[in-house]
Amino acid sequence: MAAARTTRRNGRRDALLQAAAEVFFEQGYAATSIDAIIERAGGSKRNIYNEFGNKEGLFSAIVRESADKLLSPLVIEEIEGHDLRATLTAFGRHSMDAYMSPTLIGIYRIAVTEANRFPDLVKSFYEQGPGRTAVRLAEVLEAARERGEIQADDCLRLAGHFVGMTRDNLHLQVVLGLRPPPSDEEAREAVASAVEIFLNGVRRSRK
Amino acid sequence: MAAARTTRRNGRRDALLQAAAEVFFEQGYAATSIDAIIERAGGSKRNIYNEFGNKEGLFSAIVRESADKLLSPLVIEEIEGHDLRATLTAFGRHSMDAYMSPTLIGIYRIAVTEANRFPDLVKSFYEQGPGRTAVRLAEVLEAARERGEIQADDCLRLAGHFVGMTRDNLHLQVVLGLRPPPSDEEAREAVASAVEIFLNGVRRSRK
DNA sequence: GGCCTCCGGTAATAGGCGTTACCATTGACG
DNA sequence: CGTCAATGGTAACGCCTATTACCGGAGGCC
Repeated sequence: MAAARTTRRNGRRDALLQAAAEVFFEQGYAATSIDAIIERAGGSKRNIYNEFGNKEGLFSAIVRESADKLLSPLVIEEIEGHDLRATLTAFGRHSMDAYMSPTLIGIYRIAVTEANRFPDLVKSFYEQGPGRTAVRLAEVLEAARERGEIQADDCLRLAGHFVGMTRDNLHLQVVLGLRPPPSDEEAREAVASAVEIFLNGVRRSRK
Repeated sequence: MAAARTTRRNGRRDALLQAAAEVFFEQGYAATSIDAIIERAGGSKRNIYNEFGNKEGLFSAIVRESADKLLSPLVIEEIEGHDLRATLTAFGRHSMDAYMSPTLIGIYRIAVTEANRFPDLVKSFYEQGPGRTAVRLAEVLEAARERGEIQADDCLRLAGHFVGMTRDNLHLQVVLGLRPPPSDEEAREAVASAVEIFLNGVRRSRK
C-alpha cells in the first residue's frame, strides 16, 4: 500500500513546517533563505519545492496551519454561563495566553511587515483571530446589556477596549523582544486588574 | 566659506532620509535595496555610503530622527492643570495621533520584525515612545490618587491599561493594513469612550 | 588663475538568493 | 524479479544585492 509513503511524507511535511516556522519567526520573511530552513530541517530543497511549490506557498501554509491550531480553541470554547466577571476573566486569560504564545508572536511579527506581500493571508489571520475574538466578546457584552448588567452604546467598541486593556504595553514589549512573555502570575494579575476597571467602568450605575 | 557646501549637503541628507524612509516603510528592511532608494531620491549610491556608512547606518538614522521628531512633543507638552477627564482626553488624543501617523506606523512595522537585528535601536525607540508615555501618564495618575480622586494600587499598570484601551484593535488593524488611520471624528469618539470607562473604573467609589 | 581637496557618478566585485534541470535511488506492483 | 513512477540530492543558472575601486569634475583657498 502507498500508506507508508504517505505517512512518511506527512512527517517530513510537519518537520519542514516546524523548521521553517522557527527560521521565519526569527529572521523575518525576506531575510529567511530556503537554505537556512533546509539546514535546520535536513533533507534537500527539492522537498520544499515538491511540497509547497515555492517560498510563498511554504509561508502561507505555516500561517494558515498555526493560526488554525492556536485560534480555534478561543472561539469554540464556551465561556458563557457564569457571571460577567468570571466570563471576562476567563476570556482575558485565554486571549492573553494565545497572543503571547511564541507562535502567535512570530506570526504577528511577520504579518505586520509583510502585510503588503500577503494581504489576503493577513486579512484572514485578523478575522480568524483578533477580529473574531472581539466579535465574540461583543456578543457576550450585548447579552449582559440586555440583562441590564451593564450600560453600553457600542458593544463592539467596548469589546475592543477590553482586549486592548489586557494587551496593554505587555504585548508591545514582548513583540519588540524587550521582555519575555508574562508568567502565569503576571498574566493573572494583569487580567484581574483589567477586568476590575472594565466592570466598574461599564456598570449600570455609570453616570 | 564652506557653508554653502554644508547646507547643500544637509538638504541632500534630508532628501535621502525622506526617500529611504518611504521605501523602508513600504517594503521592510531586508526587502529594501539601496538601488530602490536612489531611484526615488536621485543621485548615486555613493551619497548614501558617504553619509551613513552602510544600510544599517541609514536605517538607524531614520529611526532616531523621526522618533525624535514625533515623540518629543508627547513628552514636553504640559497637559496637566485641568481636571483628570480633560487631561486624559488630551493625552489620549495626542498619543493616538502619534501612534497612527504614517511615520510611526512605518517604524513600528519594521521595529517589530527587525528587533533581533537592531535590539538597541528598538529599545531606545520603546523607551522614548510608549515607555515614556506610560511613565508620564502614571505620574499624572499618581497625583490624582494623592488628591483622592481615584483609587489605585499600581499607577503604571493603570497607565498601561489606559493606553491599551485607546490603541484598541484600531492600531492593530492599521498596522496590518486592513484599514486607514482613523479620522479625527473616529479618534475623538474612541478616546472619549475609553476615557469614560476608565474614569468610571478607577473612581474612588470603586468597591 | 592654479592647486588641491572633496564629492558624486559608473562600473566592477563578490557573494547570496530562489528556482530548476538532471540524475541516482527507492520502493510499490505485476 | 523486472518495470516504472515518484522521490530526493547535487549542481547549476540567472538574477539581484551590498559594498567599493576608480576616476572625472566642481568648488574653496591662496
